[in-house]
Amino acid sequence: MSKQISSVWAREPRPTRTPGRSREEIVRATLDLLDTEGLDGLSMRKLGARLGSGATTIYWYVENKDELLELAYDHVWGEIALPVPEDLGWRDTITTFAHSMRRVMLFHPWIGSLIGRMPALGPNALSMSDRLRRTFALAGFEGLDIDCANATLTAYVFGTVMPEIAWRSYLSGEQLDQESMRETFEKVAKDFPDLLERVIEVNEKVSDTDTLRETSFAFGLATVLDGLEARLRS
Amino acid sequence: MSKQISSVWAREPRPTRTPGRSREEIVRATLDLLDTEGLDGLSMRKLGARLGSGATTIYWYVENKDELLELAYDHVWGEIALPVPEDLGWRDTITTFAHSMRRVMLFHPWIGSLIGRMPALGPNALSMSDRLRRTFALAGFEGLDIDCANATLTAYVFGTVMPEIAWRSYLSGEQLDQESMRETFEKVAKDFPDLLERVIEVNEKVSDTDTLRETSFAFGLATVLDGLEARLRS
DNA sequence: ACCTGAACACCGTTCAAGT
DNA sequence: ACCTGAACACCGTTCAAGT
Repeated sequence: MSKQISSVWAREPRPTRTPGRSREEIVRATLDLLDTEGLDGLSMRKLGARLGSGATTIYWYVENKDELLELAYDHVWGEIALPVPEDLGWRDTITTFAHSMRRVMLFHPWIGSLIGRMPALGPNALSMSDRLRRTFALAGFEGLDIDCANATLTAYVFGTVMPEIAWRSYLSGEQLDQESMRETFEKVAKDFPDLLERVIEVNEKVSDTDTLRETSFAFGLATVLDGLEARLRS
Repeated sequence: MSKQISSVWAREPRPTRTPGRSREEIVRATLDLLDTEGLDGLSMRKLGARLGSGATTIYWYVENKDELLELAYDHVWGEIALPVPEDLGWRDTITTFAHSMRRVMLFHPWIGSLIGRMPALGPNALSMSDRLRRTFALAGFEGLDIDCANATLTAYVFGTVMPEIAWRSYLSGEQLDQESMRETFEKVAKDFPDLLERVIEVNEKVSDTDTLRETSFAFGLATVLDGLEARLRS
């Protein structure tokens, strides 16, 4: 009877007699709605409509909207590929993992609004954590350092992808031509000539922004991995 | 007449004749409300009430709620201390900066929900970027590497602090005793014994969680800095 | 130039009532 | 056991009207 953390993962789900709706069905519809219309596009009423039921039906399967988001959130972590570290070696395993994580996050941009809001306690998130820990243990980290290495890596990926998501959603809103973007940058950054020059250069001379972003991601990833190796040696 | 990015920073603000309200007053009230009641606690009506005016008055000073958030967002970046790199040397400058950034973010936890949602285009954010770039240039980075180094560092701080924010808000919700937290962890992580053991150990044997988190932050920061130095040498 | 209130089209959630 | 609709207390935003 003690008080629990309020999370879907801390409750027993309703004993499912498999009659009408199911949690999986609801989560699937939630993900659909999130992927197509974004976080603001998800409402209990719309979700109900998509399920061919009243909005309030959902409350039978889930305590509230936040629990629904927890479910969807964890589902995303399940999509990330994490190779078996024993085969590939830790550095390649982590590299593959990090790129996969980035790709999955960019595919579900609404995740960006959840990372700072709810801890990842679901089975997929934990299993990801578990395998990452195994990978770092295999690399030679011990005790708390395993968790620190883990935290550092995930932090890098989170922190890189989140602003990337923000930028993408911003730019995709209206269709912007080069001209008007340049205008905006010039107004906004007029006091920072170095910054302005770089931004304009990158935006106009670089044809493939996506590749640039991936290169930048790889740079940072290599940085983090080198740093981790340095910690292993000391 | 071309289309602009829709951002407060891309518009000319209304010519202020300094009569009634002012943008600064409104932003101050917004920050108050955000700091005390969080992102969900901010509504145009409440804000209006706090300003002693109708909710719709705010729309004279600001196009919409998102612009208000952009204003508040940028204000936070202005609170971060960034030492002059020429005095301290780049490594100490960045270390001081990173810790200050973390502290400021933890003080305004609602920032966690904005980083994945709107790019930082305000003057404070840009000035921060500008000084960080200067610091990394001083360290010896050149060309695009300056921006990559910058992005890597900021990513690490963002990515560390955001889950930290999520955890704090989660745990502070209800007052949880050790007992019930342990119960929750055991239920949630029953399939991951290693993880579970570590979490319980940290939560029960470590008296000062804050210090642990800072230690972990410092570990990752040193990792990133070592990695950056490795890139400088090659 | 600045402020207002009413109105519109939404929200999440509760709850008594239905089957 | 599952589902419903009405109702409550909110939202952001528009707009005609006021000073």
